[in-house]
Parts: sequence; C-alpha cells; structure tokens
Amino acid sequence: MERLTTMARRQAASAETSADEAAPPPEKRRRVRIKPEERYREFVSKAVELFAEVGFDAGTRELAQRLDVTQPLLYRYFPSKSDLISAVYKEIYLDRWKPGWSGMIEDESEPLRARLQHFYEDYTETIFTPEWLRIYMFAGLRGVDINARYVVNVETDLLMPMARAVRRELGLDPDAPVRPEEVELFWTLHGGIFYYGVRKVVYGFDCPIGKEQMIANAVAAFLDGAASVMRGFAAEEAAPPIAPSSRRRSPGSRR
Amino acid sequence: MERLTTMARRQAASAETSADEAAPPPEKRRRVRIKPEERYREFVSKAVELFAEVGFDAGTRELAQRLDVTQPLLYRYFPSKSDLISAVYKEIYLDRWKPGWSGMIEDESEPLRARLQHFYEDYTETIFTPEWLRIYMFAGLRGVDINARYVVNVETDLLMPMARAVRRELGLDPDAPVRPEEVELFWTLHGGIFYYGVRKVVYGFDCPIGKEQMIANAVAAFLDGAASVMRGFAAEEAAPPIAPSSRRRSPGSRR
DNA sequence: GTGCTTATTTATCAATCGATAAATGATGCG
DNA sequence: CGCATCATTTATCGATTGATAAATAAGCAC
Repeated sequence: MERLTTMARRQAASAETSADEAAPPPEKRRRVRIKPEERYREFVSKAVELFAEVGFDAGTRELAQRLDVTQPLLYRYFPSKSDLISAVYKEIYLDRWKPGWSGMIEDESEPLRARLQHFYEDYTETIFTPEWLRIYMFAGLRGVDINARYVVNVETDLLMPMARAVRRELGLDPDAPVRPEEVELFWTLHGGIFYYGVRKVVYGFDCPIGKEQMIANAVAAFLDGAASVMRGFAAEEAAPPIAPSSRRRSPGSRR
Repeated sequence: MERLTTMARRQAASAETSADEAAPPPEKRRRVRIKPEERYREFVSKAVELFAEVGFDAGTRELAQRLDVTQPLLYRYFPSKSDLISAVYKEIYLDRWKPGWSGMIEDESEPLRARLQHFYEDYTETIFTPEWLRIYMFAGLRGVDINARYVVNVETDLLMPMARAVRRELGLDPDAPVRPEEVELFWTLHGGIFYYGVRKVVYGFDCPIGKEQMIANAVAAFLDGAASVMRGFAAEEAAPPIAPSSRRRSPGSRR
C-alpha cells in the first residue's frame, strides 16, 4: 500500500494536482472459476478471433477484456504472448486440416472434374473465413515458418495428387515422378482460387460470381488447358529436347 | 541506446547511486542540412523499406535511426505517422503503375500469347518485390481502401482488356460488354500468377520453376482452357438458357 | 461449517510508443 | 563578417505495452 513508486513520485515531483478526487467506483469484479482446460480453449478461441481482426499486435489487455477476465490471468495459461500465438497457429493450420482431402482428389469413383469441384468446395469452406485467411497472411508477413511448412503440405497432399489424377485422365503414366513444372502448373489453379477468397474475405471486394460457379469455371478452364500443357511435358520427357539449353520454348502444342 | 535520459533522471531522483559514472559520452550528432524535398523523398523511400520489413507498426524511432536522423525530425515533414503511411501508399500503388500496360495487352501487332507473356513479365517485374507485395498485404490486412481501389484498376485496365483480346482471338464480338463471369475467369489467371510471387517473395518458398517459364505455362494453359469456357459463355448469351434458375450447370463443352 | 487448493484479481514495473516544445546550429544572403 | 532563417536536435510528456508479485476468494474435500 505504501509503495507508491513511479507515478506518485512523478506526480509529487511535478506538481500538486491532488490526484485523488473523482475516483471512479472500484467496481468489484465478478469472479467465476472455470476449469483450466476449458479456459484454455476459451482463450485460444478468442485469441484466434482477435488476432484475425487486429493482427498479432493486438494487446493482451484487449483480449482479456473480450474474455471478461483480467489481463494477468492470461499469463497463468501462456508463459508469454508468443506462446499464445503458437497455440493459435496450431488451432488453425494443424487442427483444421482434413486428412481426407488427398483421398477426395484421387478417388476414381467420380469423374475428375467433379472430384476437383467437390474438393475445392470443401477446402474453401474451411479456409475462406476471415480467421483462416487473415491469420495466414499475418503469419506469412511475420516470417514464421508456418506458411512455408503449410505450402509443402499443399504440394504433397493436394497438388501432386491432382497431377497424378490428371495424368491418369490423359492416359499418361501416373506413377512417374511429378515434375516441378507440373506442380507449378497446379499452383496457378490453386493460387487463383485462393486469391478469390482473399479478394472477397480479406479485401472486402464484392465478387458478383458465387464461389461454386467460380470454382466450376476455374476447374473447367484449367483442365482443358492443362491437358495440352501436360501432354507437352510428357512428350518432352519421352523425347529429350535436342538442345538442352534452349529450355525457354513455350511448352505444349496448340490444340 | 538513446533512452538513458529517462533512466538517468529516475536514478538521480530516487537515490544516490552516483549516476554519473560510466556515463556514455554524449556523442554529439553530426548535423547535416539537406534541402526539404530531398529529405522528403529520402524519408518516404526508407519508410517503404522499413514498413515492408516490419509492417506499419514499425516505430518512428527505428525509421529515424535508419535515416541517421533524430525521430522528431519526421514530424516536421509528416504531421503524423498515418500521413507518412499515406505517402508510402502513393509511392507504391500510384507511382509504380504503368499506364502502358493496357495497351500492351490489346495491341494486336503481336500474337495474343506473346502479348500476355510480355505483359506479365513486365508486370511481375514491378510487383514481385518484397516492398510491393508485403506492403500490399499489410495494407490489405489493415482494411484501408487502397487494395479495393487497386483491384478495380486491375479489373478495368488489365483483365477486361484481356477478355476483349481473347474474344477477338476466338472470333467473338469484342465490343459486347464483358460479363462478370469472364472477369472472374481472368482473375484466376491473374491470381495464380500473383500467388507465385507471394510464395516466392513473401513466404520465402523456393520455387524451382523460373518466373518466365511459370508465366508461359500458366498463360498457355489458361488460353487453351479459357477458349472453351468462354465459347460456352457466348453460346449461353446467344441462346438464353431454357431454365434460367438452373445456373449451376458446368460451363463450356468438353473439347 | 472448516480448511486447503488454486483460479483469479489488484497493483505495479520497465520499456516503448507517437507526439510536442524549446534549444541549437548550419547555411545563404547582405 | 554579421545576421536571420529554418532544418535539426535535445528533452520530455502521457499513453500503452508485455510481464511479475502478492493479495484474494471460489469451490471442493472432509
């Protein structure tokens, strides 16, 4: 009680200003006890919400206020703010990944185009939310390795299955190793769809075309176009190019 | 480093501790006078660099330090930090836009595919830099209108010219108003290419395929695929669909 | 009820932030 | 040279940040 330190000292040193009038009522806090693991989930969940809105510079006090809890309580559950951020990463990029996606893509009981349509409808339902997209971008800008690792998952579990599926469709060898050019080609499809979500959800741009229709058009155009390009890759593979240094030729034969 | 003023003051006020030992040499600042407009450009330029690295929460003190100038000097050139940020926006999204791009796309003295190739090589040379991409993302996450306005420019000056060019190529009416579905289709090409830059420059992902080759493949695949999809659009336009409510049919005929 | 455990709050620190006022000195003009 | 202008620095404020220590009280066991 007696240890008035910095503020009191400053005040006393600067002037009088009799600081103890109009003191707001102390306003006792209602104190509810919740079992730790539930609190933990509560904290992470609200942290996801707050960080998605404001970014990782959002204050711990604001988070505590939204949870109707005092700020130091956070430090009983997370040693530091960066630990809280790690928990947020895990919640979004690990817990929300569905292992069934790669199966959806390669399962041949349905036509390829329909499979891609269904996969992307499901995938975008997961990631086209402010929480997912915004935190993904915030994390990427922070330079954490999360995004680089996530991108590897996308390549191995989504894009390479797609490449194999298209090869089967075209009668090409589905077991040949997927070439980097092919992966890159599927990235343009994936990135194009991804960017639709960014425009709509993050930039708040009004997209007149619905998500399903956009996916349908993108997939249809891609499959048609990718066919000739990938046939070109395969031909190049079968008959190695005459001059290996002239690798800048435009690939694939026109229709 | 420069905050030992406060500390020294506190020390002197609180107790003895003979605060003037080990006192770092006051270290007079070299004071150089530079004409205001040059300073201004210097400030904006370094601010672009700093904000691209750290984000808009980068401190004014750090910026001043990089400029080898004291922090209050910034406030002689910018009334507030947000004014500095506005200047950064202008430098990147207005000053770096080349009005010649739309001409590059529609100029028919070259084949369409080559035009798109050259345009995207030039365009990506402008935007595939940490400064451009990272500040674009930071700004988008902040919710400033900059991005929404930029996106409009992309649509009207880049994507709609592309759509018209493809129509000419296909023998369709180039003067018919560009339909939203078409714009959206070109967004998938644009977004796909854009996302290559994000992966490489922002996420630091190692892309084994060079920029030019990636553009070549994306453009080739897109043009082949977009052809059938856009022919589907045109047919739908000429002969209005029987049941206007069943708009979920997949567009375009398969090859 | 009594008492113990521990979830929660109160009080506070040191650092950093954007911003302002006043002192200083480099530069060009006469 | 002397002098005035103004670009630049010094000093400092008040607010806010992440984090810690100590006091408090909710809820369970008995």
